[in-house]
Amino acid sequence: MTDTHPGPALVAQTAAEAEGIVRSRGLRVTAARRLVIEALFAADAPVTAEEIAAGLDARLPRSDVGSVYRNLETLGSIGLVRHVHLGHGPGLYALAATIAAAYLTCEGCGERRPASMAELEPVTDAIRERFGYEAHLSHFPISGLCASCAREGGEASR
Amino acid sequence: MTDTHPGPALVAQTAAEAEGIVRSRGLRVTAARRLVIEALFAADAPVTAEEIAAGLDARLPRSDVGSVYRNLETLGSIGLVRHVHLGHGPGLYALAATIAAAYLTCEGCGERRPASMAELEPVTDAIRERFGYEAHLSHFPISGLCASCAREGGEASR
DNA sequence: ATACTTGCAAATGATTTGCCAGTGT
DNA sequence: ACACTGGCAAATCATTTGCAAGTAT
Repeated sequence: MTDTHPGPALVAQTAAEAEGIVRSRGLRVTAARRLVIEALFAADAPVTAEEIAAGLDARLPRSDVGSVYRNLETLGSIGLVRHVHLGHGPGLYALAATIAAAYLTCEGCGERRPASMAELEPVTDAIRERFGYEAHLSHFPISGLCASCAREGGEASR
Repeated sequence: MTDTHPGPALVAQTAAEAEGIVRSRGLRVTAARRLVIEALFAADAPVTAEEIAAGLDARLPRSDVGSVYRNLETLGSIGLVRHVHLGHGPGLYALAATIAAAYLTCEGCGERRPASMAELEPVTDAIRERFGYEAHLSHFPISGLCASCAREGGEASR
């Protein structure tokens, strides 16, 4: 699982930098692994393992999802990658350096709004005060209704 | 899916009451269905479909998980049951009347702490103010570290 | 040369679905 | 009677794993 890993999240800014980190851990930079890393750098939002695998086929004919999962897991174990579960579908993967601190998902329109740690402060503060929990809102979504869908819902139920 | 359903959650307080609601919807009260309902009333926390099925075997020899899933889905469609995903494992089901408004799960000790809507108010208020979202924290957990695990973690990383 | 990796296939876990016999109402 | 349900098996979806061949270092 790419879940929790030791050490802090790594902030690689380029694929080359990420590859250096991979090598520095004694891991190898193979064609398949490089392409997974590049796919993650190319994505501007979390993606599924299947999506990454689909993109690979063009440049690496014999690749398979199993290896993609294995690579995501490996990259996760060294803190380069994280994954989230934003709904009932498959898990979504992204670089630890670019993934949001949390995602708000709208049950109405499906909007997926990333939130920074700074923006979340009032929320995590409220949770800390009320429950004594140090909340990590990064793995599961903050689900609900966005402003406009909440408005519609309010009208509809009147 | 037992996800979202029309109408408000139903607040059946007894199995007999729940059965009445089932009948009032034109649905039938069969042995298998009754046992699922009773299992949910007997549980004091959300349970998996497998757990319910396992409990059934004693009183209904030929039951199977498939039917349990179908019943949970049916009962969910009329607002009697809801389910949550509190981690990477299977979904957990409970009566809409007794399920918590949210669950805080500790990544350290695994504690699963239910929270009422009233307790959550400062949290949902903060989310509304900051993001304009009407948060429904009931389907996914508020994951993090409970007070004591946060303390330990803090010491360890010093 | 050696250990890490891959492709491929089969296994697993969770949940869904097709079918037809069975049974509440 | 008639439509809703149940049991059973097979299908699906996401993810993991065993294994032998391939390859980065």
